[in-house]
Amino acid sequence: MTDSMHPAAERLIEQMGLQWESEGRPRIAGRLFALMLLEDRDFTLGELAHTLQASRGSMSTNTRLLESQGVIERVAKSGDRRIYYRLTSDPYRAMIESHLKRMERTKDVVAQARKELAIETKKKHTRLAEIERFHKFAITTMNTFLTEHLKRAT
Amino acid sequence: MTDSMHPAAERLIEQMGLQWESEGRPRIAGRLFALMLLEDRDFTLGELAHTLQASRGSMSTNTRLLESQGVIERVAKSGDRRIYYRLTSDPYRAMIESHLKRMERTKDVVAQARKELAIETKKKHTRLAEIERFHKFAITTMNTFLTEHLKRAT
DNA sequence: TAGAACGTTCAGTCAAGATTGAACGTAACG
DNA sequence: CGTTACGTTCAATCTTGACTGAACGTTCTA
Repeated sequence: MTDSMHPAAERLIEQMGLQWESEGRPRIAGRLFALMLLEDRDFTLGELAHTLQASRGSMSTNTRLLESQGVIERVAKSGDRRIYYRLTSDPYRAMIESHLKRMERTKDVVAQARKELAIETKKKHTRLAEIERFHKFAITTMNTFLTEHLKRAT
Repeated sequence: MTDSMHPAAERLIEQMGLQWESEGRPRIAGRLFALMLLEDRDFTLGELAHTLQASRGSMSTNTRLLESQGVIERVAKSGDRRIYYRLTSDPYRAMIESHLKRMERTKDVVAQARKELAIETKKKHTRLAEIERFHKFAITTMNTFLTEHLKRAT
């Protein structure tokens, strides 16, 4: 960002950061994501830190976060000790999948409660069954979405 | 919670709170949601505060939040100054919709950048077009999901 | 009109977690 | 070895936003 960068690019990066933040994810991770989306190439950690004006420590943490979600990956290059980072071939898929996981977790919480409340009033039981049904349907839909998305990507 | 409540119900409420928190939403809002899901009836603000062991101030804030998202609604009863709160008929729909809004916002941010970067390298432009396409597809899918969900609900 | 019960607001407090930066361990290279 | 460039870790700091509780305005009742 210190170096000349198109104002629109900078804006995208900052806005993406804010967007991620508003969704409860680290701001820097969002900026990282936007940067790598724009510049479709490999970055070293130091380069990322310099470009985004943030500490190497933070870069280390956030690249690890994005890597653990399958959004970016590390690349080694022979004759170069540095680690390179780049977007995976389908970062969106990774993001949807982590969403799926959270939804499944919620579904499980509800399912557990429903099982334990089986002896309670029929009403409560039905209520919980409805939520479960909703979650199951949502999860199925997201899976279908992923499949379709993959088809389109080719 | 002070009063006798099934342990499984308490657990559901607390876990839902944690789940919401991990998704960047207020914990109390999640607990509120779970409580109203379990007890399918109308609550006054004081009752909610007492049951969840939280301040009335917090209840006021969080009921407003949930109301703004269409998850709960206020009900007036003649001969009773108090305001009652209850889940809307389809709280899930509301939650998906607020998700949709955020996604649309992200899409717009990208679209804006793409427009302004039109003169830049073809590569960047294409990259951004891809993300936009992904978002549009996701938004469409979610809309379809909502429609299907409504059908099933009847 | 006074008093009580209610919901809202807001200044203050607190906690979570993001970010920094220095210290550290490691690998490459002379 | 000694030095340099790198990524990681972790204690300290900073920021954000949730939450509280007291003060307030309003409505109802007597």
